[in-house]
Amino acid sequence: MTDAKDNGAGAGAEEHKLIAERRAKLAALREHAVAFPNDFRRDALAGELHEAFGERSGEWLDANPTRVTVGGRLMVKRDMGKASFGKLADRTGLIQLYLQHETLGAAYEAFKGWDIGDIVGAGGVLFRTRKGELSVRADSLRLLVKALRPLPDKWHGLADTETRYRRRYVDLIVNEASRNVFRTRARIVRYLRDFLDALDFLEVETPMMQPIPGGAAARPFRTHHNALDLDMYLRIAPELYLKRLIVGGLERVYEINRNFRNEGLSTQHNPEFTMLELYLAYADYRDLMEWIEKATRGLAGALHGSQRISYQGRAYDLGKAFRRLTLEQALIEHGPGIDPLSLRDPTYLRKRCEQLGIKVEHADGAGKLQIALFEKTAESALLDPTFVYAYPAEVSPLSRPNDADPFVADRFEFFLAGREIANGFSELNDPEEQAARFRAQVARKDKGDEEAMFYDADYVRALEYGMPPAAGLGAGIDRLVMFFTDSPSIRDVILFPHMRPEAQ
RNA sequence: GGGGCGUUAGCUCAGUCGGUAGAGCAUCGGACUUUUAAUCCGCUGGUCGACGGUUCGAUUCCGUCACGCCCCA
Repeated sequence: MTDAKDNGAGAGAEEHKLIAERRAKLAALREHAVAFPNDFRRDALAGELHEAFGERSGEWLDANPTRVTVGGRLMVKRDMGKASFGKLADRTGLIQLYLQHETLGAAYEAFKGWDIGDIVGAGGVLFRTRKGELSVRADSLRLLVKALRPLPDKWHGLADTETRYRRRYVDLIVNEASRNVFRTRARIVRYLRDFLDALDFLEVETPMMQPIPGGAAARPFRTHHNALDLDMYLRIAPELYLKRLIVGGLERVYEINRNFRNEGLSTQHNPEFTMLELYLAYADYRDLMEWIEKATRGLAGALHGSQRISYQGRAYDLGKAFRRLTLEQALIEHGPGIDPLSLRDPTYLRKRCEQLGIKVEHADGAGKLQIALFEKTAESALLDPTFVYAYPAEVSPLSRPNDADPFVADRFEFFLAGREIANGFSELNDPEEQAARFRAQVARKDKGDEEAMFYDADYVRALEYGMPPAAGLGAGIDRLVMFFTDSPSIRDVILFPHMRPEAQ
């Protein structure tokens, strides 16, 4: 963004004409009034008025005079000489004002100089216009805030994605669709909290700053605590803390909060993102799959009143049973020509990865190679809701190994619209096995794997006190919101997505 | 990190096979007392993302950079 595009008052820069005009109006206002008053109060909201009086006829409104005081941002302004229409936007919607010189006098003449974007308060009686719109016939009028910057085009709104993300406040002012995305986001989070609270889960908060980042394979952000002179990390997952709480006997806990991963940005990745993590004792990964299926359907019903959802032009029916298949089945299904009998042969898998142009490390075992293949060939094809289970134990250092087949862990991931939405597993609660797995992770880290885990001695110590058999789940809230709001990019569902700073 | 695309008025967008640019809305001035993207008349408004190169001349062609979007890693 250049100064020209910024249309603003850079230090010493010539101010844009549109802003200069408005600033002059503000200066004039300051000379005879408090320019930014805060003694105005509303007694009605636009949405409430339409709700309460939307069905009333003009005759009824005239026979039952209802006086209201409304306030909001002026979004529409139509002057016709001695009368004007304006529309105020508050958090519930728009309400029209009818303003006449005859009733308002000098205040009306002042109004003609106000601008779209200004914040206005008005009082008057409800009536219905000739064309039938519920309106307030204003008998009092105040300018509450003079807006110095003009709003985008009233018809086309603000379309430029960069500006929408960088100046979310403008996006929210002019784009109702954007406001609705964030309302839906709040409803989704509320639904999940209610769902879990009803199951006697306890909502908790665990450290976002951690001396040992754990619970996931990812590169962390570093920071420093001055008083303790301690290097710390922004958490990549709350998992190890939440499981300490399972050790502590809380038995059912969840946390909805931010994780931070020092990785690239994309339509599906923001460096900080919101996860729901939950853990419950005396349950296994299959219970979690049930939970996800139920919660996903419940969300669809609560948000859309239907199990049929359209996402980016494709129809999804969440009412049908979610598909379940093993990771190896998925590899076979989406890997034409793959040899089903060699799926655990590292040499074979490595060759196949190389054929597909997947970069692999010499240290990678069959499990890691399977995952690489899966992500390349299968993941994006898993459109309808699908559970892929029996993940390789090699890539699941916190999961319980399967009793019958120790090559795999009792772990699954949930896919929807070709994206990983959730990851869950039966928890590894054998402290000696966990210690060994941490040691293996440290060995990988020493060989340069920046995503390998640290050894967390206190977590092992916690397990040594005994953690009940348990299952745990992490679900990406942002991606869930993308799906239910038909948003193509994660940036559309995060109020302030991270971007490079604007150029000077 | 690689590839593709984009960046023109406050906003949404045209356009220039190289001769310093237009529209709609907004702004500004005028008319208009029930509008619905109000209407009508008139006028403003641009370092065509930045820097460099080629050229008599670059917003246009070439290169570098910045920011964004998409795809890939």
